[in-house]
Amino acid sequence: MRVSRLMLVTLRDVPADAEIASHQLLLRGGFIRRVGSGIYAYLPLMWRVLQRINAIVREEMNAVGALETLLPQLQPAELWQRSGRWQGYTAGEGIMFHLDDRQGRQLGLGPTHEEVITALAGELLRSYRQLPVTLYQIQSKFRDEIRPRFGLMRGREFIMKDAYSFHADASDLQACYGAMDGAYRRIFDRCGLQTVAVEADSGAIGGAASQEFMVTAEAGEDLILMNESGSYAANLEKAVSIAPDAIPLPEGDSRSINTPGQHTIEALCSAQQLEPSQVVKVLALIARMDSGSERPVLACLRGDQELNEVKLINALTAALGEGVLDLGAVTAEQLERQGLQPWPFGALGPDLEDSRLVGARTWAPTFLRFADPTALALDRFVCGANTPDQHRWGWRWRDCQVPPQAVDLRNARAGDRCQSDPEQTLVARRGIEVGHIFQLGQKYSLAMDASFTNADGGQEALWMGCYGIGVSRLAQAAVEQHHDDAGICWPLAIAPFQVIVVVANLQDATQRSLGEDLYARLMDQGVDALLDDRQERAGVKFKDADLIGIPWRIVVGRAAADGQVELVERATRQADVLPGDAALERVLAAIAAA
RNA sequence: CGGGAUGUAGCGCAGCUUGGUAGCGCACUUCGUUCGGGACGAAGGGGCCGCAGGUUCGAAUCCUGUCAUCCCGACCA
Repeated sequence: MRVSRLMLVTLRDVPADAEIASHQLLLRGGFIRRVGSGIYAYLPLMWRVLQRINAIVREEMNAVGALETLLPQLQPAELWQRSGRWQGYTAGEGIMFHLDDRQGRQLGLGPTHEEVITALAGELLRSYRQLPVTLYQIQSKFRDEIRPRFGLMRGREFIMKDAYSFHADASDLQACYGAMDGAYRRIFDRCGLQTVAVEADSGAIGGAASQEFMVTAEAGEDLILMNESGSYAANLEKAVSIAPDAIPLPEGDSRSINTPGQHTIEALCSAQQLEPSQVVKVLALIARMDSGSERPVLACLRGDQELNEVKLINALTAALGEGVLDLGAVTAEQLERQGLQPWPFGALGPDLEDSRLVGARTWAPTFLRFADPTALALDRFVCGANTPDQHRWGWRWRDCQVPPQAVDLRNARAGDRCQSDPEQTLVARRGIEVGHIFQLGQKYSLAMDASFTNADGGQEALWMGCYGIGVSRLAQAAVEQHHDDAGICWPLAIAPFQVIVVVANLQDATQRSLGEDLYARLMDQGVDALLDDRQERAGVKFKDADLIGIPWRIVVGRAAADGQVELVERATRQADVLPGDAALERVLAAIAAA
């Protein structure tokens, strides 16, 4: 390809609406253009990158026996109603774009494809003899994100590879999950990405085990915790740890203490000369469940620890057998709306009485009470007295009339000891989630009534797994991980072109013909090569070549008179002057070795 | 949705306080000189000042509304 024909439009200035390096560089290099919030056009250079990633994904998916398909993006609401997700995905905070057709039928634009694929599998897979089957597709997904961000990192339309596997039993599902884990590691490795596989919350998608693949980068939206050896890594949502030891409360009789205006742990501790770990804090929350019921929740934590909302949501789901739509702190305004008297926020105790809820308009009349084990492990502690500006010093759990249920509710933190290997401490890293694999089990097949005849002749719901890769996000994550102050340094495997031949001075016939010759020979060898044949000064071409990140550059300049060229490796900036033939050989060898 | 910010040429910005009909750099076109790290000179082209109302003799500028985009939180590949 000749650069003069490439519609290459690079920008010198950084676009004002791009925050992170990868987003800026993709815009400046002429890879993408914003069309709307979270909506991007992939320009020819970008499309080449995406196609290369897709090719690697296809090879690895095919290698584990997955079959490529293409499912509709326009999906009837009826399918989503069958799985029970239509409401949650379209109402309120729901992320599914949806519309009515001319007949008034409701349709959704696919944010994911469990419904479609499970319905199909239910029709097509009739016998255990057909199993296992894995299907995958690469296509655009649509999600009405609450906040699109950072270019391709969180778009409302983005390219995803999604795969779904169907099995006759749980152990076969586990085997497939393991194979996908391997395939994913190979995919990211081949794309030149450094990733960490982390334990993840299975969240709204549901199911048993789940693992995320994170590209480690400062710009990442996720926080992950891992130990130094890498034997443990988890998303903050899921991470567990051994909390630091609490500092015991000094000897003394239990008593009430006046704590005027001391509504926060910090204020309380500094005024009363306490350590946060000597205090039990009680958070009052209200959970709105899938069924519409509103459940008041009391969550007790040691004063130095933070609530992990995902863990609490999971505890609620387990306790009530339904999903949580929304979870938030109880506010004074909400109490007023419920027709309740004010609560002594800042001085709540674990034994806050259910009578506080009597007469509530829409809330359930009793608290769901949970406490983190680190709080329950305290022998004597300080907590609110359920009276404004009053706390209790030296209180014990046995004093609590309504004991809470023990559930892990706290965020693990950097510096905590690792639970699986207490010798090691956890460190925090930021990550970009580029892949996620789930063992769904029978959640969707039961809901969608997708069953097969098992070896015993009985009907059984299909066992399912699902496996996603954010292809367009992965491409940008690669830039985030591979760039310098001059521009992008694409890993060879996913670079839009592998080599660029820069003719320094097009007026010079010798340079021009040597450049053309090298370019033609590269093309003959099947190398994706660019020839910068623009009537520009050499400096402009060098800047652009650096910016768009072509891994190898062959500069045909003054030394062309002696048949010499300069070979530059983009990532390392290492440059060598050598004869054209030798440069060609080196590049071909490097490409072959990769 | 809550909080913050910004909308002026393809990109980056100034002008707004104190109203008088729009400017700078880059990019683009033409000519000349230059030609290995975003050249120089000369001459050009390009703007419903986000949109709609209002105030005023007169609005990019003041007022009201509205829309869009970006950043911080809940969502996720």
